[in-house]
Amino acid sequence: MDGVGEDYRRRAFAEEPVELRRAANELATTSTTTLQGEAGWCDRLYPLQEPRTKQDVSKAVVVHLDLDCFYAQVEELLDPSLKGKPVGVTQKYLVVTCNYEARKAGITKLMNVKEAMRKCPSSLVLRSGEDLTPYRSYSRKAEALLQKFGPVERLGLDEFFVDVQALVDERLAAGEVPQHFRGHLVGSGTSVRADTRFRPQDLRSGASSGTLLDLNPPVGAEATEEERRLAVGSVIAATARGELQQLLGLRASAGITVNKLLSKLVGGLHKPDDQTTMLFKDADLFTATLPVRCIKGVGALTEQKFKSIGVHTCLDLRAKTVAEISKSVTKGNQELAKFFHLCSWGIDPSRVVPKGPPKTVSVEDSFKSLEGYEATMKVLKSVLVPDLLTRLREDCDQHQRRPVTLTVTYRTMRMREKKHFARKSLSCAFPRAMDTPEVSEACLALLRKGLGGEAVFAMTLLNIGASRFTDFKPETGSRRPTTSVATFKAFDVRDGRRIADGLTMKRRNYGKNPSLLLSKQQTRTLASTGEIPEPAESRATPSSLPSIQSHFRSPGGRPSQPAAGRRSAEVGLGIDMEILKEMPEDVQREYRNALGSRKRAREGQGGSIRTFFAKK
DNA sequence: CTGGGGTCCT
DNA sequence: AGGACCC
Repeated sequence: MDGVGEDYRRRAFAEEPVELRRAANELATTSTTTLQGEAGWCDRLYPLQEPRTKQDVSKAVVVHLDLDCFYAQVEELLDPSLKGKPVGVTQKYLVVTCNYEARKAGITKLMNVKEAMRKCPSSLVLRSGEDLTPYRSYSRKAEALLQKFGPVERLGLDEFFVDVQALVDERLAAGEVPQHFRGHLVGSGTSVRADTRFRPQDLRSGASSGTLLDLNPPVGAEATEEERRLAVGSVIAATARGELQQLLGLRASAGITVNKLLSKLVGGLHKPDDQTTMLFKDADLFTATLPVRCIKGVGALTEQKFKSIGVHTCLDLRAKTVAEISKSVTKGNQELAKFFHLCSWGIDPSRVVPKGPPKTVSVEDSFKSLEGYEATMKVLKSVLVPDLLTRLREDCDQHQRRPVTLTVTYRTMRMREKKHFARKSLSCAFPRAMDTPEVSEACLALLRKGLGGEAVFAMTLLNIGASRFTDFKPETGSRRPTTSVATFKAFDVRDGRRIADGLTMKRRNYGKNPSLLLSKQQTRTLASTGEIPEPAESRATPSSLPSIQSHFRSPGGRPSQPAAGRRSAEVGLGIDMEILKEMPEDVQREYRNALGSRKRAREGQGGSIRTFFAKK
């Protein structure tokens, strides 16, 4: 059993190196390269002169799935009238993602709202994506759907690795070898370029040399085992993408290779709504010209360190020894150095590891300026704490656990001046009574401690999180665990109204919640026939799509609304209007403006957000 | 005018 | 508790 908190790299090297070590020994004996000193086995494994073109662990077949411009797709599902229009999803001043119509106009991910509106002055429709609830919901459904193809590892809300090796073995044993690869196959000798404008990990298929990528190439009679395995993998990926589309209305791109690194990289070659396969023999040339930034775990800082020793591309990296990398780049972490070194040949020994339930649950909001304890407390009480408790209630229903630790993280204007990303965090025991007053008070106590005597301050960011979960013990005597009483107080609903002091709420059985899992009908049909049970249109409309919120009615009986409606009606994101009235003028204005612009945006007057920004 | 989340390591 | 990294 894999320890959840264990580092995948360490695990990979600790548990899976048998084949690699055998390969290392084999190569070490045949290599013409002189072995030097105490260099690790990795140094001998892939000498620059003799890059390996086969991987002994290549029985693996890994599919990487990436939901195309995910937030924008979900917005289109919530509001089908958006289809065909350029759509941008905003968080504060940023367009965090946009659909492909918007990209045609030159809008990119993480572009400033102002700039986006300049690029696309008339037709751009903006939607607020600050509330991640609908995205979480779709993401979980996608993950649930993918489970049947093999173990799934999620990366963020929109990316999944699926280990389909067992399924491939099954189909090969049954003699099911397709006549063609589905989608594209990276041709021999193809090199690619990284998208250096934004994320070097994002590759484009503007092949600068070598053969172009083939579409649906045949699987010959004399195909190698790897070709047959990956051909089956490409069929599985196509099926998975088809089901995401048909059952959830989500388009995805996929990469199919022998490991996570390569699958993710080739998956970006044909986007959106398409897939790419690559044989390991082509990984050598494929990775050679890529910037080291393409390797997972190499961020801005590590990239700079690599540059300082003259390493820009994977080819440069191959020429270094693990000892050098360990000394100059990874602060003596040899395992990590080895990992980077292997990756420079397209070899990634890490496995697909399902991550299990989240280890932290947190909510945050950022502000231009939130001054003083009073305003801070009101935001906590009316927005952040109720939101966190709502999330924790769902979490408890799904995982029968409660948090042990409460953490408050914040940033003030003063910290921002020094270092933009600087944050301060403090934790304490999570209050036993999981209600808004208790948790808010605990947050405030932490803030006072963190701020010391500082009486005048301006928050620019507030985050509260729950972590270190422990098994939740239902009250004894309850014969039906699914209706046992939770420690959540009933007045902790999003609108912050105190309904019934001390009254407790019944837990719901999330195992039957269709917003989190495929319906039984869907699962049955999928499992038995592999047929598509229902067209996406009948299922993915806002009215027929149950949101998580619809299962948490307010105890006062106010019916919850579909996601789209909820998000406009309760904006201010659950702010109680009476509490809002007590807030400082500028804070009131900020929330009212946000409320107004979102409401108008939901009503189809997307341009209204302009007035919000124009005023500021 | 740089989101709102997450993971893991030190 | 903070930092680097991921989306």
